[in-house]
Amino acid sequence: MSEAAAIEPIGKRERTKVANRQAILAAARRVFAQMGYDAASVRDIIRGTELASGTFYNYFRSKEEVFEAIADDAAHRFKPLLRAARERARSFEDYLRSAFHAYFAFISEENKIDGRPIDERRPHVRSDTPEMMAVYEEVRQGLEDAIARGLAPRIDADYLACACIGIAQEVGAAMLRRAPANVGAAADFAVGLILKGLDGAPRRG
Amino acid sequence: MSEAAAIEPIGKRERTKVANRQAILAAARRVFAQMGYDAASVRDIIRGTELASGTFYNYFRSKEEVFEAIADDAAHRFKPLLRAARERARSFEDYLRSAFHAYFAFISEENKIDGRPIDERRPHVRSDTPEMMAVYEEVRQGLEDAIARGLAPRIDADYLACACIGIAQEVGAAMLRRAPANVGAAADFAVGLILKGLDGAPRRG
Amino acid sequence: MSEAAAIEPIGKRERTKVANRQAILAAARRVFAQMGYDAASVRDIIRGTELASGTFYNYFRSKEEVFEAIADDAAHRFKPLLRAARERARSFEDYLRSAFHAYFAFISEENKIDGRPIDERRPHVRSDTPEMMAVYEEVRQGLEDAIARGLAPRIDADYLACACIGIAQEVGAAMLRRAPANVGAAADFAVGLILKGLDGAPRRG
Amino acid sequence: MSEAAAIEPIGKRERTKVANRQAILAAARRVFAQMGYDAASVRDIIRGTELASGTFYNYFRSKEEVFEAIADDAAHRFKPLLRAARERARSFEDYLRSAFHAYFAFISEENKIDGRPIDERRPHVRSDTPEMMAVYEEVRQGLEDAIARGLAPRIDADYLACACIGIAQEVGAAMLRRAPANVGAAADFAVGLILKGLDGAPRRG
DNA sequence: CATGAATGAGCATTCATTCAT
DNA sequence: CATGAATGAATGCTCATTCAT
Repeated sequence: MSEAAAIEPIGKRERTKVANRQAILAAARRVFAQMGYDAASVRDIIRGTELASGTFYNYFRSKEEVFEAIADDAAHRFKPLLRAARERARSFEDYLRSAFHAYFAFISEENKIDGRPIDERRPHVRSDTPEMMAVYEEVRQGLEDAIARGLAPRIDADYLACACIGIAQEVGAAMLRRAPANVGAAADFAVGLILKGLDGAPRRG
Repeated sequence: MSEAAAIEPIGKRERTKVANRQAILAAARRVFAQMGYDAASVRDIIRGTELASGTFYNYFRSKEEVFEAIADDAAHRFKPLLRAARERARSFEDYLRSAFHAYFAFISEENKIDGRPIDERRPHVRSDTPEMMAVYEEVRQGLEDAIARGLAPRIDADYLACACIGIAQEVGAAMLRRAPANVGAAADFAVGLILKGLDGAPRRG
Repeated sequence: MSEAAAIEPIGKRERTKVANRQAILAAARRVFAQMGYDAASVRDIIRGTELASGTFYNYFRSKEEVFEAIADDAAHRFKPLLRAARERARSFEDYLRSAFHAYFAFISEENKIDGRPIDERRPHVRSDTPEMMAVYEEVRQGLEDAIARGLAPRIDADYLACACIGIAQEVGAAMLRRAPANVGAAADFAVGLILKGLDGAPRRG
Repeated sequence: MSEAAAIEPIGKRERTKVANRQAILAAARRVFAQMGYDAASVRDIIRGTELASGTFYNYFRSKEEVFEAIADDAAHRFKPLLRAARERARSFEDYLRSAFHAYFAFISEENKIDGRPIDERRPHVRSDTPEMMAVYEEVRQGLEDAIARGLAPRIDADYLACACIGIAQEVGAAMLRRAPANVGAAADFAVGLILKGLDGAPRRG
């Protein structure tokens, strides 16, 4: 009995509670990805589960709240990767590469439903995701550090961080469009461009 | 009658078909800018005109269609600028600079209501605008030209075009956030980064 | 044409607008009477018409607003009767009798749907109707006048007005329960009771 | 075990069946008084206890049923007072006075939450309470007795009973609005009015 | 063509009630 | 019995769209 308790410490109620929450989150992720946050309705989300409409409200108070939960979750999973990349980095270039690599790997992972990439052909809408904001803050921070330590020229850190986000976003999307996604190549491209411009970007062929 | 026509056409111009269309487009632009495409409803748009709700459907079949009309219009106004920039360009760098300058000037102009910049603090959502797509095509085309003519290294033109869009979009948004918008500086930053990377971007101070 | 305009000055649109408004008001009156204000839903009201759900909101913003419209309407129709009664009155007794008579006649008229009395067997719920409040104010006013002019003893005018409302309400309800309603008898009873107490009330048989 | 029972019953009294029932009834009384019967939901009631939502249904089948239980309870407590008043009465007047006094004292007591009067400003809605019905039956009965024994004139007993209820209700409400409630004065007013009309009601000042 | 009222599908949300634990 | 999550019907309300005038 104590063993059983150790094996199944959560009653079936607890289990379905967690499972339902996950089901809603998964459906919401899918729905937001497919129709965009604004177009998505709470009904679309629950329709994506096997739950009843009212059940949604046992877990979240509104569409906004699910979104935040998703965002928080993503940030919680992504931030540490970025942090680790920074700590392991031996140079600014190294750091930049790790960060882009982490980001591209992350979205590549996120953009799967049941392990298969989502078809990304619909009207291209991007909203600030938390991963995004994390990249922004990291890059900005990292760049200002690098500038302060003389490892990078004294350029406009805000504009550069913005440019990085833009590159990450658009190149990331393009990468996902090419199946299979080549995370390493995308990261190389981005880093090369940022560090040395056209001459720094990898040659074709 | 011809006299009346000469005297009245201004006073009644609000009622001509073309003027109605313009009124709807103007209202739509304003409304989309203020509440975002998704949040905006057809009702919001017609409320922004002096027309009756049904009249909207004499000109457009849906919100989507007005949006496309606006987009087409923007593209029609923007494309020639880009084309001109290309024709005047003496070098790839020159071309790039003209293109970014045109884009930043364009959005700076677009983001005004009655001549005053829109406060752009709401949740950051971007969708592919036609001027965007024009930049994409132009840059891609221009780059492939340049590569073919040996003026640029043989890099991934799709990724580069994406990166340009990303930079244009994000640096553009950042530029608008800084009032007053400095179009030249933003263009310099973007071009410097793309051509030479960090070392190419303008120094601060 | 000018004749036609005189005969049908309101277009068919106007006519249905007015008719729809009346239809909603009628349905609301019926529904409120049958299930009580709180229990009634907007949907119950529109279900009582041949209109679509959305149409309700072209006329009223909420259940509250229909209620107010009904109330205002009733007050507008009832107040003048009361006023007239007062002006015609030769004595306090005369005035009281006219007022009660007007009230009983009024509710007797109101409690008909398509000319037939409503079955009044459901859980007895009363809310302050505007007719009610009008009676209250009138009686209170009238009584204070009468006291000031020495026509009535100096008793508690608020309590008396309340008592009149209570009597009007309950005796009125009892009157409606007895089909056919005998307005004159009910008024005689109420006035007799108020003026002279048990001895003043009409004898049976 | 019997010891434990002797030691614990107070501490655990919250968990006995009868205590749960009382808890629900108490919460319901409070909630009905505060938000009115219609506005109150079963959820509001259970939220007012420490019980789980499902538990409600072990005791009552619906909101209506709790209401009836409360009403029955009130009637059970009120009826005997009325009966006693009747038995002690030396005359019809005496009886009437006792009855009104009992009623006004009763509602004055009922309209307290934790000993403090409820603010009674919300839209005035009255439903037939069981104490009300008890008054009705008593008065009607008493009156018919009195008439039969020649102590009162042969007037319409139904109308009179209705009038008494109306007076009790409205004067009672007015009394509660005047803080502190003066039960004796209200009873004097009501009885005076019923017996002798305006001349019988107590003078002011 | 312009008008604006009617329409009814759709949405967010609440709530009484059930039922597995 | 107590619990509280699940259910889905119901509600107030909005909105794109149609259509008689």
